[in-house]
Amino acid sequence: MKQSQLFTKTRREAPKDEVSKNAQLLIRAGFIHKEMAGVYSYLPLGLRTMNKIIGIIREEMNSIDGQEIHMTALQDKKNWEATNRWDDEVVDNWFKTKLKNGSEVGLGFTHEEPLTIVMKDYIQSFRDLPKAVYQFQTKFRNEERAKSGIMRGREFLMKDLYSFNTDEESHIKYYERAKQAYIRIFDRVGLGSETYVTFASGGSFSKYSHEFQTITSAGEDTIYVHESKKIAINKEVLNDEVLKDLGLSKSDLVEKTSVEVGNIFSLGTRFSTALGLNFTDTEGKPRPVVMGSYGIGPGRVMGTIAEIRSDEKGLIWPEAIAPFDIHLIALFDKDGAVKKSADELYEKLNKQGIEVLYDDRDATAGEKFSDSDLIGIPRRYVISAKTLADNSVEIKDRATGKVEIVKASSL
RNA sequence: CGGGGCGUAGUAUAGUGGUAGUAUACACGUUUCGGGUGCGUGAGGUCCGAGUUCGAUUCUCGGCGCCCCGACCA
Repeated sequence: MKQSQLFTKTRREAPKDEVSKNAQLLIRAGFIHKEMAGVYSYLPLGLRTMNKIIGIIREEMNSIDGQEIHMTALQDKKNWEATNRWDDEVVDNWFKTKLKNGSEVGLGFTHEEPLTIVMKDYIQSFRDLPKAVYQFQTKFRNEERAKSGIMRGREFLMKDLYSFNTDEESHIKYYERAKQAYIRIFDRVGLGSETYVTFASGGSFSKYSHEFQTITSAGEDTIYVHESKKIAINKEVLNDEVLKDLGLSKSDLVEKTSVEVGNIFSLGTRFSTALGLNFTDTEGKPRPVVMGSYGIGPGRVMGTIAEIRSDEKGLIWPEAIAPFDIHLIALFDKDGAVKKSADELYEKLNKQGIEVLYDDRDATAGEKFSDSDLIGIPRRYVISAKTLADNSVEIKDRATGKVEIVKASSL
């Protein structure tokens, strides 16, 4: 991609009404656009990063036998009345609207109910189980107060996977596989070292659920971390019994502020019973399906990375999710030799399948460098009259600032 | 949902009851060419409505919107 053609450009200052670091940086760098409070559009750079995060999640969900679908945002109220989640007194962040014929519909804030209804058409026997189904879906939550940039929006993308098993035992096995997949996801997107499997409230069907909490001051949760075991306990459930369960002592725990980037939850038979998702077991008797739900917000992941992988100059993307692999910067000279050489290198890298953002703009060196720092592509290749003199390319690592000079012919 | 603050060009900011200023971004010219180069020219603005007033961007009220603190967050 030639930067001269790129839709979006950087700006020096963030809008004054944007306080969170993630939104400030992402807006300045041209990744996102704010539509209204808590509602953001993703522009080319932001969408590239988002799609890479989605790609990683998709691979890991497929690796645990997840099958991708795509459901609807519009929701039939009767499905939610069956589980007592339609009433505004019970769920206070619905977006509801009406069809022309007057019937009420909602914009989904999660998808347990509609998916359970779908599954009823395809699960009748123990032979039809287990199943795991997931989607990337826009969720709508009418938050009282949107804040923290893209980390807590009113409309946001969510990967939600739901598992369907015959019994508790097979469910637990699957749940554990999902947990391991989640750990791999956060490792791969570059949040592994700050992300803790966190014990949290389990609801009526299991003692605990697990949250994936990433340490950052931008978060809203408080957790107690056990560094060496790499686990944590959400403040909401911290008590003597929990400590005993986990074999931990309060003195080994450190209080941290964190953001919930993912969570996995055993649902038991709450939804299958309420909505009638039963199967016939080996003895010919009907039994409710045992379910679990597993969520990750790709946008929240992106916002979290923007928060903790950035410095005063801008963003610093981990390689796996950077919008481009290489930022090629040409510092043009008068006779056009640098441009010719940079054009050639750009073509060469493209042919190798490397994703390159090529700054071919007629701009000063300082401007290009500043923009490059702000956008945060991991590696910067610089070509100038200076490097041309000895047929080299200067390579600078965005994260470490380390510079090396390599022969152009070796690339 | 309780409390507080704020709406002036694309962005960031001054200022005023009487022709709205600066920076940046933008266009043109020129200059410069390894860390947002300098100069010149140009275009671009008072959230909406009502009230007070000879006159409102300024004061009052309402609306809309944004932000912060708290509560909430399945």
